Amino acid sequence: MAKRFYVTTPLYYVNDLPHIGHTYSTILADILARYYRMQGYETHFLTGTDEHGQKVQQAAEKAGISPEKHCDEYSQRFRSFWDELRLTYDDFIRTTEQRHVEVVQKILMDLYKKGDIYKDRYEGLYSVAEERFITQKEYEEGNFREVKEIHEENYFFRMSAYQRDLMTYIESHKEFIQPENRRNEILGFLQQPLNDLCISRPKNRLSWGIELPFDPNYVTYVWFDALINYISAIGYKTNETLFKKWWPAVHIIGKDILTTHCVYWPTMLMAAGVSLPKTIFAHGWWMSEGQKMSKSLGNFIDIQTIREHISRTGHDGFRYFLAKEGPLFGDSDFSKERFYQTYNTDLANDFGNLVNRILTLIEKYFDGKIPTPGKLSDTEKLLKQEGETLCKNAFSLLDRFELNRLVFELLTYIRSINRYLEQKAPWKLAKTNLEETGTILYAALASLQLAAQLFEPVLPEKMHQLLTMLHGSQELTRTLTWDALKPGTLIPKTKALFPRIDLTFLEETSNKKQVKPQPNTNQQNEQEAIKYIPLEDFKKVQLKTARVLSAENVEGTKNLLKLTVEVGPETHTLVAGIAKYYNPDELVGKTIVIVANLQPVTIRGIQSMGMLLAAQDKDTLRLVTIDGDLPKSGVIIQ
RNA sequence: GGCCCCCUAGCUCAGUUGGUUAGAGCAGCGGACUCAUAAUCCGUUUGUCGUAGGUUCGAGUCCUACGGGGGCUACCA
Repeated sequence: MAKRFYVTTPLYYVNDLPHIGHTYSTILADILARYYRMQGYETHFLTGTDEHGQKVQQAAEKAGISPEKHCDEYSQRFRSFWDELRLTYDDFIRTTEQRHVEVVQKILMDLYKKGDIYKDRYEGLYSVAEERFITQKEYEEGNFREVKEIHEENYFFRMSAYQRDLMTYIESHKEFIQPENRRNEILGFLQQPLNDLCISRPKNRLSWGIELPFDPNYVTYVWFDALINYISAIGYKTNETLFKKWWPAVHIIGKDILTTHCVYWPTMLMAAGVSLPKTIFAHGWWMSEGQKMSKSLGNFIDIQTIREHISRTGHDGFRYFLAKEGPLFGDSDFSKERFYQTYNTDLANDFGNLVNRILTLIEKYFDGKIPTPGKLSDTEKLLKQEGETLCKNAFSLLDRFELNRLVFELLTYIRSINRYLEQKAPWKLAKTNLEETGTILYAALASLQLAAQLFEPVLPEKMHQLLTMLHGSQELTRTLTWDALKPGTLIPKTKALFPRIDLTFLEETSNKKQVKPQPNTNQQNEQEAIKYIPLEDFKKVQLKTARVLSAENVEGTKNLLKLTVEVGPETHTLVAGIAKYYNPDELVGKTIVIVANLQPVTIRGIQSMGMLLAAQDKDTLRLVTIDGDLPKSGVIIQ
């Protein structure tokens, strides 16, 4: 069977500004692709942009241009940045391309005919200000204005029908969702019954999308658009040979889009009768200077910041740090200090200096020509063996996505070579025994070139440069063997491979920063601020008395009661999680205290128009009532 | 509320199915060396392995409770 590797990045939303998160996913895919190519795999590396939706439509309108033009421009920002970073993607797909639209529509039609897509009434929270539906959670976070419930007809994908099969699949395929903690998360998520997925929007609200092939009044909404790129790009339904060649994929994603990729996408594929991806690997996030990245904190790592780092360390220096410290299994921190320090210690001191010292010795004692090795002693054999073991282990580490471990092992090998030189001290030996000196330098150089080959996917530019040098600028053949170098080859003299960086500029910038409050003290300030709130904040909360008119259990729940309360002239419905502590009957007639101006929420399909106050301590809960009687309800509490 | 993960040297982390004196890298300190990008090499840290119990001949490694941090999820409002 042919060895093939198909790797994808997420499709980046055109309206986003590319930052270190996008860059990490893409560089990670690039490194993997390069390693697999090196192993002789035929490799296909896909990335691209997701271009439909409300935000794009709005942004284009605002700019007074067509959405097409807007997308062209913004998509290019991603593409040209990947080119600037010299990433080796094989294909860049845009969801507005005909090749994609065609496939999306075919799949929609297939599933519609099959009965997996049906029309139903949709109820949801809609933010008029944002012009989009929001989730319950987003609503609770309270960042959206003019929220109202909307009822409209929409199309749904029968996702629930595939829940059981998906669970079985995940349980029997350990490599399907990685790392394991993400897999557990999804299995946990699937413990709850799955809802069907709303996949359409009426055109009168959203026109910038792919039209449903069976109803021209609607377009499809994110899932059936963006996710399908992974198969539309390789010819699903249009070029079956190509599709069979590449599918199934390894999807590299960030943890923020875990559910869509591990639940929505696989069920969609199941419905379409397509085998599931080989692996979905969800990496973590980059923190910045110990904090979550945010524009207001000023620690956001955007394109400009990345360029600035690269201008000092080169592309490879940047890639090295991402590979070594990247958030594969958890989150990682990108601190400037650590970044430059790692560059200096690992690349400049250990690696770059090693190259330099070997080449200087060869130049000095062998006129710059690779010496011919004599008989290898045990020390050389050991060094050789260490390199060969590394070759063997490298790829199995990659199969488990342990890139940072691999980088560490490679660096360990570089250190071994340094230690070897120290032990043998060829600069001393050269005065008495030139032949053995030659053997030593050859051994050091042989080990170095092997390490360079294994490092090449992470450090493509510098390693190419180094290997070319070691081959006397002849055409490179990478054999991944220890004794790949030809004795007698003249090595051209060059500048330092990884020049050491003077770190004084870091002190300057950090001194400036200390003037501003540090993030930590910021947090403390916030905490102190919470201890006391201004009166005006409290006045925003409208507390009122309310008389319970009726109460009943919410069907199918253990903890919820639906209360109808009289608040002055009005009657409100509330849902409260107090069924464990109160029977419905004992509540009727009681006067309680409610927060009357809380944003309504829908719980179990019932709209709750307020929150009642209660005191809870462990297993006891008592309602807040008032002392004595008031003639009426709905009294404002001051 | 439920579920999951984490808490090991100043920092970042390894520690396989429980087994002799708990490790690596970085930083710090001391030394060696001079081929080298003030580099490299060697040596160096008396760590209550979050806390308290328990199982065991024996626990960082298993169990329970608690504390702290993170994540997912819900019928918290």
